[in-house]
Amino acid sequence: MELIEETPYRFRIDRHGQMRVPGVVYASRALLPDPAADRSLDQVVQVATLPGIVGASYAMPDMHWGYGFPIGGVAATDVRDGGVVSPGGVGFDISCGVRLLAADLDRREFGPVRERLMDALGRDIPRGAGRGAVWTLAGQPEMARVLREGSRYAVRRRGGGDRDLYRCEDGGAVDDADPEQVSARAIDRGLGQVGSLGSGNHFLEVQAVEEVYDERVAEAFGLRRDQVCVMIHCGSRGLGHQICTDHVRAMEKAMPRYGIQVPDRQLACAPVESPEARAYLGAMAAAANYARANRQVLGDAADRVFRAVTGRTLELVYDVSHNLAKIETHEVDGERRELCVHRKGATRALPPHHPDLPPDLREVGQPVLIPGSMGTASYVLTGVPGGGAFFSTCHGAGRLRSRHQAAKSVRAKDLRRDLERRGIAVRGASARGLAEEAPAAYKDVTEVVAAAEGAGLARAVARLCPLGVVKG
DNA sequence: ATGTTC
Repeated sequence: MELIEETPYRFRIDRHGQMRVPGVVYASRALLPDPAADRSLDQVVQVATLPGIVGASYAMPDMHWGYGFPIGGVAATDVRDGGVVSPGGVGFDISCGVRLLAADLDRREFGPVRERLMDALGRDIPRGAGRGAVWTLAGQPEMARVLREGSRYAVRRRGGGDRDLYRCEDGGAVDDADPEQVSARAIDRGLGQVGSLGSGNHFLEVQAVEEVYDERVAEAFGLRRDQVCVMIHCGSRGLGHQICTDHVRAMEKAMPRYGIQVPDRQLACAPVESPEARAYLGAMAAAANYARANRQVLGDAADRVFRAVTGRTLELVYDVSHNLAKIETHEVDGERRELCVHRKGATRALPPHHPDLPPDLREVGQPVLIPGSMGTASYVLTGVPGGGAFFSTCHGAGRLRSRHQAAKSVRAKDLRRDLERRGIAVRGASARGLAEEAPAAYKDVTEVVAAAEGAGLARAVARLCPLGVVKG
């Protein structure tokens, strides 16, 4: 496959075969996937064949292989022109995302309370596969409220304030959730998991603001140098996974009816205006609300720990998903068009003055939260005017080697010792989980962020370094 | 990512 280097941070794959649009990969040459080890560039090409796709099939600098679509993939389809929605363009962890809270605490004050704080977080933050959560829902009726009202219901029932809503994407909940499209099995799996991290690359990290690149924007976000923060990365647990499974199956069955053929069955899809697509989008929105409630409740649990141990509070900086499809209006070829924008391992990045921003962020843009791999830096970026790929950017470091490869080549004991030696406290991580998440299995998040900036997708505001990590 | 193979 031919990659044409348009700029040092933008590569193009010209239309060929069944492609309806070109492929565009925002990456440095060094970050491009190795075709021998990772077939995600082929996935960019295959996504470009989807009915109704507009612009290009995009990939972010942290791209790697995923289910159907690449992780780090962005694809928009025209709702009124036969455009489709594909569950593979969102992924199994629907509305997985990141929540950043800032403590009224300086990094110098963290040292003396480090052990007590980390022990308390280790005790109060549920994690790992299976059950155990901050909030067990009282059956299907209460679940329906979480699915419809998301973080708004979590704040009302479990604690939180106005800022928890206006500083959350979509004000804490999307309106078009349809709990009727969520199967009984999905609900059953989700009942006991609201307020739980899960496993894999999900975590809660205590961090410090190590460097500020833009004082004005950082101040508006609520961040200052040396400030202690808490970053939470998790999603919709078994509920979202089951919704994806259910609706992929339904779309596989429905595709022949719509005369849609795809080059990979993992790209199962249906026209956005079809009953199958409406059902998926309603269930997906419900999972998005569930994921926001999950992160809200975990943030509230961390706030309670901070209050108890330090007497200080946590305040929300922002909460944003990186696995979601949304119906958005964008200008394409000089025309305003209604698009279904799939972001899978890609973060929405609204520029200053975008109408969807809350008033206190209008002048500076949306906080974009980019977790690094375990033990490395994380970044806070902001959206920029004219950002390509429908206002999207990267979502993290991006996996370089499979979980299996990582577990084979890394000794958890060595990794844990290395983290502790660097002053990073570790709580609750299984040996296997630790090895699978070794930084050696990931790209360098600093290079990824540099590529995103170089490509004009976002702008760096601050770098955060880890002080302690709670992992599944 | 995931009651890590209904």
